[in-house]
Amino acid sequence: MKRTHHCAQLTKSDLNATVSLAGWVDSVRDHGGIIFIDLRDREGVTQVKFDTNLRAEAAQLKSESVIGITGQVVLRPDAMMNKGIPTGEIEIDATGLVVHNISDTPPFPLTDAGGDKVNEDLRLTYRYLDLRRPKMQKNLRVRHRAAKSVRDYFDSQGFIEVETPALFKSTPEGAREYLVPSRIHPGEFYALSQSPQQFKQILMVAGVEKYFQIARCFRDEDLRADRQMEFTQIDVEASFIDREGIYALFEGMLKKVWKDVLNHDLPTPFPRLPYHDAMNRYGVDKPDTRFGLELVDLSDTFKASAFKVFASTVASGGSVKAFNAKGLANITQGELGALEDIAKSLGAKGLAFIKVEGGEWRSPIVKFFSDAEKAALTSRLNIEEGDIVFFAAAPWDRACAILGRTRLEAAQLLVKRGKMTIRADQWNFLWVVDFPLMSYDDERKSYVATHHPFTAPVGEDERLLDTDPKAVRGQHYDAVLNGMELGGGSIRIHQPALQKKIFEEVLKIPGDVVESRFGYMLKAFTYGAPPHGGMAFGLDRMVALLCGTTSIRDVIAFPKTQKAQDLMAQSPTPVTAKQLKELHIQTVIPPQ
RNA sequence: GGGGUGGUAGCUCAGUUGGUUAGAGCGUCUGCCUGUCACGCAGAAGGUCGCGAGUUCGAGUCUCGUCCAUCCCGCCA
Repeated sequence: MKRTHHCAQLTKSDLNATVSLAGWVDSVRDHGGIIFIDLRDREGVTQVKFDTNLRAEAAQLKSESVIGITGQVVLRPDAMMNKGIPTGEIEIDATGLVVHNISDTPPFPLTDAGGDKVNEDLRLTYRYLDLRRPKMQKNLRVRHRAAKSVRDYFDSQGFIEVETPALFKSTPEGAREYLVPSRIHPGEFYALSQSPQQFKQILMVAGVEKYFQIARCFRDEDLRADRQMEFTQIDVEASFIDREGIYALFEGMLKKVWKDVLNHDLPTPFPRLPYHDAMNRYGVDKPDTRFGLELVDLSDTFKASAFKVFASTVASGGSVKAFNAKGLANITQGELGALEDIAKSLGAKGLAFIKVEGGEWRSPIVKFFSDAEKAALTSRLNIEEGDIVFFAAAPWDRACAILGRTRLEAAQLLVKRGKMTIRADQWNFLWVVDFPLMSYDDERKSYVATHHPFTAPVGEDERLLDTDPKAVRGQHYDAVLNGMELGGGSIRIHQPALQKKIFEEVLKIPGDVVESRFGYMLKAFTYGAPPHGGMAFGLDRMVALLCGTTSIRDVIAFPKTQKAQDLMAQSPTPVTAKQLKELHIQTVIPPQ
């Protein structure tokens, strides 16, 4: 019985045709003398009617059983048309039934609404059932279409896809890696590639000029809603390109993807925001600009304040910052406590605030403020009835971080109260630029690369490398959408001397270590490395946002849990002694 | 490594101040039903209250520990 149509296809125009359909039993409605079965395949649902000798057999079918049917397309009685689905005007009068498989009762409802409520661990244990849900089927297709759109785009721009090894060598400077023991070389290891970074730069030396790859990458760091141990990035590198060229290239890609997948016209170019401004105004380097609640710097206002906490912070070089969570004065004690806990976890001593209720400023600290200070606050923060203003006084970067998080939490509280809407389909792309090339790591007592050590300094800042490394801006850029970092990249260093200097003199990596880790790269650069730059762009995160979710697990067919386990296949597992012996591995299990 | 939330029937949840036989909706099973599309009606089965210990005359409820899931911090060059 060969399938002639899919289950979202047949309409009035097919009346009287004899057809065959195949799929899963979505529901059985048994009326005794007549049985209706909704037959579902990946395209949709068609109603099948059994009122003949097949009735008894159809009555045995259970939900999710797999069947094939043959029958005639007939019109439903007038009053029985279902306008809700494309096939709602017709039904199939079944004359043949093949039962391919009777299904056990599924452990959870396979509807969109029902399945969304189910504990995710159960969905992951039965991922093959979860993926049957229309919503998950749609997510898989969005991912496919987005990936195809990306490939078509880079192809049209003259880029070629080159595969690079997943088994690379260990580069412990970066993220923690997955190590793979070598059987042939006892005691030696490969590492799963965290990113094709070094290979793609080598490809530039190799004269490829325009490379891209939809590449699987692996990082052994703790998982999050937007981080999996293996993930997919759109990896791009081009020669003879500058930052403007990269911006235009990726704006073009995103424009095409949004058009192909959502039929939405993205406006370009995207706004650009220097890193320092992003921190100062939003308290993060990946601001969600769909709402305001911007941070204001009040260090000047309070530098001579009678309120010692603020004045002394400014005196010691720190900042006093604040933002107005407009309309949130009715925050509950519990919510306020939660905000304070978050602030404290980021190093705040507390979370000072001013509430305006009944025309009064209610606050534990307002008694310390002069009239001039109050007036400055009112005008700079536009304080009105019903508002609550949160303060942070700390070193600049910490004050930014504290209020940056508080701002996001306050926004959620305002959304919960219906006082603010944050639309999942509003697309606030932006480029965050002018990152510092390096930051000082107190633990390691040395500078570390903010992005990675291959990032080129901004030309005019290069002279500061020896005198004031942290003032040097990198030719680095992040693509941010709605508070999520979608990708990052840079123009790279292509002169071996500068690269060696960054490694050894600025980052203080010993020469022999540089030689063993990066020697091949420095050597390659001596044979005519073109100027080049690129970007690594998270496919999972992009697809998640296209699907209206922020969890990449929703757009990865078989994701791991936060404890890095596959609940369906049940990995990881112990291995046999023989396997370990072959790999020259001994395990030491810590006592429980 | 740290903090928050959750774990009660197959699923989603309720369970009061610690007190009789732990409930509801959906699903499942049985029966009836020829126009449903979340079919309907009648009935039934289904519980290691995550696990372990403690307090108590008595624990789903209180305490401690632990496991799992999830969100966040650290971490993610």
